[in-house]
Amino acid sequence: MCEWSITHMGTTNGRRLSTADARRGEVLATAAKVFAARGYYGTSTTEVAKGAGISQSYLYRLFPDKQALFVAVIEDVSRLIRERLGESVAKVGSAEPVDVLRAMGDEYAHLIADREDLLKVLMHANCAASEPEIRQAVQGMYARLVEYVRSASGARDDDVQEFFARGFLCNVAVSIGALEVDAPWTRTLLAGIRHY
Amino acid sequence: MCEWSITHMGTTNGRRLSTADARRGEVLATAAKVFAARGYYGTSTTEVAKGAGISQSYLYRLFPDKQALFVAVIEDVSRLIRERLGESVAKVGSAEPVDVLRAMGDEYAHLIADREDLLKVLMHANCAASEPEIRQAVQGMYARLVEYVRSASGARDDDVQEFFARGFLCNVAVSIGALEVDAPWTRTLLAGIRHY
DNA sequence: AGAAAGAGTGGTCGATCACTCACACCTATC
DNA sequence: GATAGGTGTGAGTGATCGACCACTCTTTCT
Repeated sequence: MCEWSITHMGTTNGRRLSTADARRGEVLATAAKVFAARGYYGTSTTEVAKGAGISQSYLYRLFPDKQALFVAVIEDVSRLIRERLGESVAKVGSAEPVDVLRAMGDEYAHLIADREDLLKVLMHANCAASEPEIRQAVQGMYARLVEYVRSASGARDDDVQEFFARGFLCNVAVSIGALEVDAPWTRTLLAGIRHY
Repeated sequence: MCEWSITHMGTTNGRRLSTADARRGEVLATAAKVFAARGYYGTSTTEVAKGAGISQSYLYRLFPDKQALFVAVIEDVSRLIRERLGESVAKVGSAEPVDVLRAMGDEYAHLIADREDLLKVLMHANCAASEPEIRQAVQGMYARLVEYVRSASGARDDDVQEFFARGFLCNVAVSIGALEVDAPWTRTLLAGIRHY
């Protein structure tokens, strides 16, 4: 896989060049925010390029096509979520599975509070899974995520399952804007759910 | 609202005319299947028209625009799901909330087994909620659905919440094709989940 | 200094998009 | 049997889509 790390940055003239790998990293970060709004099908490559501050034609030099770009965004988001969950596990005092899961859930709640785009990308990724390559990326992402949660927490199957069910509930609630609605049905769906 | 009921059907010549209301009903039924594949953004009005066996221009006589068509599909799917849940409630023997919820869950599992398109439309509707009119339709749909489940079962808030969390888990699992994958992560996510 | 390689863009391609309009056909009513 | 209104379509509209190509400019290598 690629590194996306900044290895070099020229700066002699007013124009500023960066390596393609570094550019890819920047593009992925902004592409997640752009794709978050209207997803794989509803977002044009021109919008992504504009969001990243590069030309649309250069986007096609960094990524072979739109689908590969979206898959790279999925994997970037997936990696970022696993990193954040990992940090919360490192901080939690108890090694009790239920406590670890609670810490992870709390960290996820914080994460989606200031990075709403991440969970929206996940939602759109689920929907774009009718495209074979994207489905494969999405399945791989959930495979890694489930295995990570299971091994990091040591929790039983049904606790891990409930963890994800709760997560999906949060994802749906946020993406349909339920947090901004105060009504009986939102109070029911969000009862006891941490959100910041 | 409209009736979508067949009120008249001319048949004198080889060509067969129907009323616009009846046509709308047929179109909605097939449109759900077409939208299920690639959602609101990824599905063209030409595809919907072709699926319904009418011209694309006539689709625009039946519905003012693409967004109104998609909203109508959402409401049609929503109504259909509530009807099916209602039938299962009528059949269940016990009036115990937990038993009613279990019957509803079982009925939903059967429903999505032979109408996969329904839950995929729901998934896509969640994602298309960045469009204000669609978000309003989606929120209204969940409002009715939650209130219906609550009143029909008489269950407590957290049981209703778990019912929907489980439902969302099923929706995600089906739409990413997890049922076709036999692996530890799918066994964990689907443990104890009824699917036919 | 000069060549090779990489970063980055403007312009454009054919295809497809949502949407419109003029018009043909059918059928009920007077 | 004319007429009015609903059913339905073919042929388009301008705009935008993903993708490609020729090209410039910068940096590095020799």
